Amino acid sequence: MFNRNSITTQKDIAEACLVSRATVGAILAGGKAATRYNEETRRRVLAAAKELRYRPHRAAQLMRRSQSNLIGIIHFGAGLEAADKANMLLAQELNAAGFDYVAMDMNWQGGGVERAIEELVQARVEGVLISHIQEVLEDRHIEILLHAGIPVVSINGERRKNVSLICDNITKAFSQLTSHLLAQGHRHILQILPQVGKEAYRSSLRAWGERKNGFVTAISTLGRWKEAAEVSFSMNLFEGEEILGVTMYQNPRAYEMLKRPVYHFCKRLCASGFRPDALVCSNDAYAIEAIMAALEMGLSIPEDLAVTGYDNDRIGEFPILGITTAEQDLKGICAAGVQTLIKHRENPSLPATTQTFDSELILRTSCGRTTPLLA
Amino acid sequence: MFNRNSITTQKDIAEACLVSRATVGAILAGGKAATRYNEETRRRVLAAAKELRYRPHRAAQLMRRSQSNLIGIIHFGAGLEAADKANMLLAQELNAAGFDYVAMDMNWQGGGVERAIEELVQARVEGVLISHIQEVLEDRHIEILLHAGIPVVSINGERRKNVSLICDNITKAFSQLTSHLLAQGHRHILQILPQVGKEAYRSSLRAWGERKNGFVTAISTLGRWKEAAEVSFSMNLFEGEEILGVTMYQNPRAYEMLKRPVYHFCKRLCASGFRPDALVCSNDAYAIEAIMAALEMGLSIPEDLAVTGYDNDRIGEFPILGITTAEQDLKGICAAGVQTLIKHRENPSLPATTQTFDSELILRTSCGRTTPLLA
DNA sequence: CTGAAAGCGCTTACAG
DNA sequence: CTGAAAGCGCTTACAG
Repeated sequence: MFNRNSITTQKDIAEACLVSRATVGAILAGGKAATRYNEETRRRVLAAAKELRYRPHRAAQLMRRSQSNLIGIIHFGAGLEAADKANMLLAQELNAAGFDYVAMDMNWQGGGVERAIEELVQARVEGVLISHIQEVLEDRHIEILLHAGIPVVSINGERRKNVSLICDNITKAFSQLTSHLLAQGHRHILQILPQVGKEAYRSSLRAWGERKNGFVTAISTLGRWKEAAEVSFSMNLFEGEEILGVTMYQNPRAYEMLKRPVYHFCKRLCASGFRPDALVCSNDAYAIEAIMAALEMGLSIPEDLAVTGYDNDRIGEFPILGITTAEQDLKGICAAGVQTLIKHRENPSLPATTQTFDSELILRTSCGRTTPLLA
Repeated sequence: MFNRNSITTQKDIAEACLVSRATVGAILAGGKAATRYNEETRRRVLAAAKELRYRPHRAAQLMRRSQSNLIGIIHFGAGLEAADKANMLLAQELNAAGFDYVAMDMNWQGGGVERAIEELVQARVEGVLISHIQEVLEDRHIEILLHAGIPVVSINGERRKNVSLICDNITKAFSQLTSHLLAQGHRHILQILPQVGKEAYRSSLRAWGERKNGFVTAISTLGRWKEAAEVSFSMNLFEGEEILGVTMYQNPRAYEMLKRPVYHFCKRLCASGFRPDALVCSNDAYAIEAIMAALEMGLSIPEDLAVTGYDNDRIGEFPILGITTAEQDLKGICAAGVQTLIKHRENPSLPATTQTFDSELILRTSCGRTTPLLA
C-alpha cells in the first residue's frame, strides 16, 4: 500500500521552517530565484529538506514545467551484445548531457509497439532514440511521435523519413572483411543472408543492403559475383568465369522459424560434401553457429573453412573461435546520436541528417589460410 | 521542443462536446461513474477523445490518484542470459496483472544505486522487484524503500531482512549435477568458486553458499570433501582418504580483475600437467570458459575433462559444447515473485517469506565418461 | 527579502 | 443525468 504520509512535501518543510511554500519552492529550485533569499532562511530550509528526506514529486514537477527532461530509448536489447552495449552507452551519454531517460525494451513490452509509443507520449518525453531499429517499428509509429512534436533519432537503424540516422558504415566493414579473405587466398567465398521479402524490399533495408553491397564491392575487384537462393545453391555456382563470391539467401523464414539458421545450413552444407572455403556471416552470433557446425562435422577452422563475423562479441576472443570480425565505434555513434537528438529538440525545423562511423577491423585466426592454394 | 499544443486534454474534449470537464473525466475514467451518463453523451465524448487522439496525462493521474500502478524492477541485466530472461518474464507477469513497470538496469545507471532508488521513490512505485540481487545493493538501500512504505521482493537474490525471497533451489541442483558426475565414474571433481570476502561472509551469500553446499552434500554420500585456496591447489589434494571432491576458491578479485577467471585458471591447470577429471562450474558462462581452455590445450570434452554448468544458456546446446547443466523454473519463479509482491502491497503487515523452485537437470555430453575408470 | 495566488491535467466527492 | 469545485505537489510570475 502506498504510504503517502511517509513522503515529505514542500508544504511539510514550509510548516517546519515557518516560511511560505513559495519560499521553500524557490529555495529548493536553486538558481537565480534562490539567491534572493536570506542566507539564514535558505540554510534552514535546506537543512529541513535534508532532515525530512525531501524528494521532489516528479509528476508534479512534470505537470508544472513545460519540460520533462526525459528522453525515451526504444531498443531491442536482450540478445545481441552490440545492441546491449549501445543501449548502455546511450543511457550514459544522456545522463552526461543532463537528461533522464526511460528505456523501453520492445522484447519485453507486453502491449506491443503501439503501447510503448503511447507510454512515451504520455510520459511527455522530449525526444526518442531508436536503437537498432527493427521492422516491428513501422513508419506510422514514428509518425505518432513526430506528430506529437517529439524528435526522433535512429541509432544504427534503417533510414526513415524525417528521422536522423547515426550508424556504422556496414558497407565498408563487409568490404574490408571480404577483401581480407581474398588477400588470404580464399577463392570460394559464400555470404549468407536471410531472405526477407522481395528483392526490392530487402535492398531497402540498410543493414541488409549494405552487407550485400560491401561483399559485392570487394569481390568485384578481383573477379565475379553471383547470387542464389538456398534451394538452388551448389558448388557449381563457383565454377567457370572466375566466380569468387556468392551471396546466398536462406530459405524464407529460416531466420524466424529456425533457432539457428546458419548452424543448420552449415551442417547440411558440410554433409553434402562440397563447401566454400570461406563464409561471410552477418554477425558474430551467426559466425559462431557456422563454426560450431564446422567443428561438429570434423572440419578445422580456418584450414578447412574460414569464417568472418561482425560485432566483436566477447566470446569470439577465445582462441578456439578467434573470430575475425569488425567492431563498431559504438561510443562515437551513441555520443553523436545524443548530440543530434539534442539539436533537433532545440531546433525542430532542422532537417534530418545521416552520419556514419567506420568500424574497426579485428583480424583473428578464423580466416587465415594455411593450406597452399590450388592452381 | 516539447509541443504542448499538439496534445489533447480533457478540457479540449469538453469544449468540443460542449459538456463540462467533469463529465469528460467521468466518462473517460469508465467504470461505475461513466454508466450514469446519457448514452448519447458518452458516445460523443468517446468519439471526440478518439478523434482528437486523447491520451491521459500520466503525471496528472498519478498526482491525483493515491496509486501510481507502477512497479519498479531493479535488475542487473545485460550479461547473463538467465537474468535477462527473468527480467523479461517479470515484465510480462506485471503487465498481465495490470501493472505498469519501470525497469532499472543497475549496469546502465549513471548515478549508481543511490540514484536508482531515489528515482523509484520519486516515481511513487507501489512495489519493487529486485532481480538477481547483487552486493552493490546494500541493506540500507532496501531500507529506504521499505521506509517509504514500498514493499520489496527479491527474485533469485540473497536473503534480506523484511524482504520475501523467491528463488531457485541451487543446493539441490548442484547436488544433482555433482551426483551425476559421480555416477559417471568421476572421482576427482573440482568445484571452482570465487573467493569473495571472509568465509563467514561468503557463506552468507545464498548463491555462493548453496553452490558449495550442494556440491559438498553430493560428494559426502560417496567419499570425502576438501576445500582449498587457489594458491595451494594441487592434485595432491585428491590423494588418500578417498577424496572425491575439492572446492577451490579462486584468488581474491580474480573475478573482478580478470576478464575470464575460469578460462585463465583452466589454462594454467592444463599447463601444469595435473588436472581433475571433472569440473563443476558456477554457471554456463564459466563452463564455457573451462571448455574453451580445455579445447585450446588439446583436451577432449568429456574424455579428458568433464564439465558442468548452470543456467542452460543457449550456446550450451551446440553439440560441440553440449553443456550438462540445470535450468531454473524462471516462469514459476517470476510468476510467484509478482504474486508475492502483490500480496505484500495489499497487506503491508504480511511477514517476509521464502519460496523455492526446483531446477530441471539437463544432461548433455559434457560430462559423460568414455574412458575406463582407473582402479 | 518574502508571501499570496494561479494553474499544470486529472479525479472525485458533492450539489443540483 | 450533469456541473461546479476542491485539491494532488509543484513552479513561477507578481505584489508587497
